[in-house]
Amino acid sequence: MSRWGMIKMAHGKQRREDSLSRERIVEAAIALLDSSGESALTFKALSDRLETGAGAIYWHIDNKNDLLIAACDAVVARVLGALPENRIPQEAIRALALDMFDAIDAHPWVGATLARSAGQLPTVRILERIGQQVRALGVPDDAQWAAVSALLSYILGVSGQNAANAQLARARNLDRSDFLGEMSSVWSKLDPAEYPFTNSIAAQLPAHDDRADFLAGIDLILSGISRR
Amino acid sequence: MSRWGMIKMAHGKQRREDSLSRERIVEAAIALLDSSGESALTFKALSDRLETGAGAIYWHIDNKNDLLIAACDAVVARVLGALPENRIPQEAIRALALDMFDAIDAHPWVGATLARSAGQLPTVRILERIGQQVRALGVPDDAQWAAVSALLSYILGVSGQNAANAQLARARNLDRSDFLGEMSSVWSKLDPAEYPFTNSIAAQLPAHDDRADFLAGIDLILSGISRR
DNA sequence: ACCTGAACACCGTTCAAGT
DNA sequence: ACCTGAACACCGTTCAAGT
Repeated sequence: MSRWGMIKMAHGKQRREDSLSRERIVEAAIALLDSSGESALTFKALSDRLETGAGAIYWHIDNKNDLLIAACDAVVARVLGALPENRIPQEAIRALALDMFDAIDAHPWVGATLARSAGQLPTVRILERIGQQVRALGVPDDAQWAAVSALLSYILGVSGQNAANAQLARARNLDRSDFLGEMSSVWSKLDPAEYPFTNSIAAQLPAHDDRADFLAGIDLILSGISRR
Repeated sequence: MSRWGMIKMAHGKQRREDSLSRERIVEAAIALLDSSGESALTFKALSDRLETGAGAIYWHIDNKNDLLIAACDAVVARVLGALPENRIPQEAIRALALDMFDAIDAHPWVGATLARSAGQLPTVRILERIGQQVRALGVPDDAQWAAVSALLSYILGVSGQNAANAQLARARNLDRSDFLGEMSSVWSKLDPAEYPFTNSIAAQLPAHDDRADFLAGIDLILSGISRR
């Protein structure tokens, strides 16, 4: 590996294109996370892919958590950047929420990371966007924080749960519907005296539409906001 | 795997008082997590505390994740068990939410674990309780799931964020108010052109009441539910 | 400034061997 | 049935040494 590196370094141009940078590291991390899940992000796998030593990565990032948040932030920034402007606020919030939902569906590790990165850049990006729309909605100053943080917490809560589901399903090599089928069967076998509600909705679980339910929750909160 | 064998011994002899059991392991794990945080739960620390070998623990639990969920479940079961019955449904939901909030404030690792344990026993316990109250509220069958999952996701979302905050604060050896002060100062230094909302609420951050905000979010959702 | 890669200080998990 | 503890296969992070 060191020989390869030295040869490349001898050719100035190629070396330049291949040289490490925070960006290249983050992109490699995203590729690893997307293709093989959260457990696949190790410094060994990362340095192999980047054809460098493990220690080199530490010149550009502080530690693994820093890298995970940077990767998460890159995805969130892309999603928010692609969002159209100039809508009526309610629609803008719904569109933002749905795009985040879809992004987390495509990158479960983003959901897991968001769910534990309070106050960090990726969550602040979302907070800001929601905040601007809540203002546009005409919510008075002293009620804005409650409205914004309710929406944000709800989105992050769903993110975390979906990420957990996706991870469990991956660990058992099941697709989404098989996994929900298993969960439904476990729920339906719980003691009906203790778990009457869970029992009664177990059957709906495999057929239900996560995305529609998520949006229904957003609408519930929006409806509560506009009611005041 | 002796999930069941641990209570009854074949020869009916009383088990030594200090012998291992799933319960004792879970209690030791809770003590470790509470006193020193999530990173303190290792098989070495656990076996030291239980005065046994690391491998012995595996006779009673499947793996570390199993243990973490069992510990989380023990706390959740205790909180829900202590909840008074016979209230009007809205109050019951608020009380449940607040008690969970307080429990997570006291045990941040519970929040972190809940935020990534979709469909597992601890989240199902909460789901069931909320579900019973949503039914009592008179929400029609086809709207129950949306209402329940919105409340649950919101609670778990706040849990995860609070746990993340508590963990970050612990890692930097800061108390809650110093930590929020730091976060506020970071937020207020963000580019005002890009982060106008975040900028404007940064000042409120250190003084705001997490618990009251949390409850305001619950009320927003309850209000949306009762509006339909 | 940037990179190397061996070394360090851990981890969770397994398993042959004991009681 | 239950426990021991050494061994295994990893990890993230550091750092003296190189370019």
